[in-house]
Amino acid sequence: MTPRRRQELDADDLATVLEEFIRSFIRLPSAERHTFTTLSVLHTLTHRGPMRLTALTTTEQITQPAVTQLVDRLERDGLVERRPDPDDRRAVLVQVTPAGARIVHTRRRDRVDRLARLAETLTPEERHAIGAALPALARMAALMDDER
Amino acid sequence: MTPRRRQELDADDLATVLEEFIRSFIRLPSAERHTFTTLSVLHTLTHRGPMRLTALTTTEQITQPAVTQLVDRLERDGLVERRPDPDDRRAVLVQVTPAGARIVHTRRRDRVDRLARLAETLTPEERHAIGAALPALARMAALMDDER
DNA sequence: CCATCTCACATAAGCAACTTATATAAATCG
DNA sequence: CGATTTATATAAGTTGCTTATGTGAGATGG
Repeated sequence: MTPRRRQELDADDLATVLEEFIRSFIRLPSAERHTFTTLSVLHTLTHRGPMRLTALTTTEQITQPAVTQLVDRLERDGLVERRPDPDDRRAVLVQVTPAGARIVHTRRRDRVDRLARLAETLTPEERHAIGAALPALARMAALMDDER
Repeated sequence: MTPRRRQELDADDLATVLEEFIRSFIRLPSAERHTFTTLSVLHTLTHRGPMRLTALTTTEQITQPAVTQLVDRLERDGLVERRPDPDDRRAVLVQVTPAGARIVHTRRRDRVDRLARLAETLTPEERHAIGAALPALARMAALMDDER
């Protein structure tokens, strides 16, 4: 791709870059065999704390029975736990176990290591440019998430 | 004159930002119901041109029978075409049809629109910072892809 | 050349993870 | 308190992957 020389942000170029990263990230070979949805649920629970099943259906964009079954599998494998909601006896709170959190953290460390290693091959100017853009990118990602 | 700020790139922050974008991007509701692998194959074929089935197994990280079956479905739906390889009568070249390319382009336009809309809510400084980082990010993504 | 090995793809059978439809039990509401 | 809504579970079917194996074309060594 050839980014245009211009001060304003070109959404087209940004989309291209993000797509490349996404494809590379997702295809990263991981030792543990988990589906994307599984990893996403573990990630969500790790970062947001215990949640209801119904809350997960909206964050993960899958149906409620799919979440029930997914949590069944995760619970069977010792990665999450079901806990009664003290405020509502219909509801269940899903919570990651230390084993589940370890998977999330391991994957993350792999990614960070990989990125850090790649960053070393960049020029100082390139590293600086990316570093300077991170707060703005973070804000943009947060806005994107809020839209749903 | 201003001394160059040697602001190092924090791989941890970069990983966080990328993860957020990935999750938001992937969960974007798309009118057409296609799996991630399907979209990825269409994307690859659109950008790289006709490819062999075996070449797709490596880019998509799925087994050869899975590619055969996926191409069967895509061909049935008119999104790709099988074509004999003139140089090797064992081989098949898979090629996107206009209908397949349209799906890729529509999805891309949705993403670009969404990013452009979000960018409008950023400050000019933030937009500038992201724009300035794009070439470096693109190079990084390319390096990442080469590693496989 | 020709037997054999390798390569590119297809087929078969099984399984995992999703879907829609429906059931159950608790909470809310008029 | 009966009716409705809400949170989750269960059932049955479908999809898209997996491993194992088959088939025909290209490469290779005696």
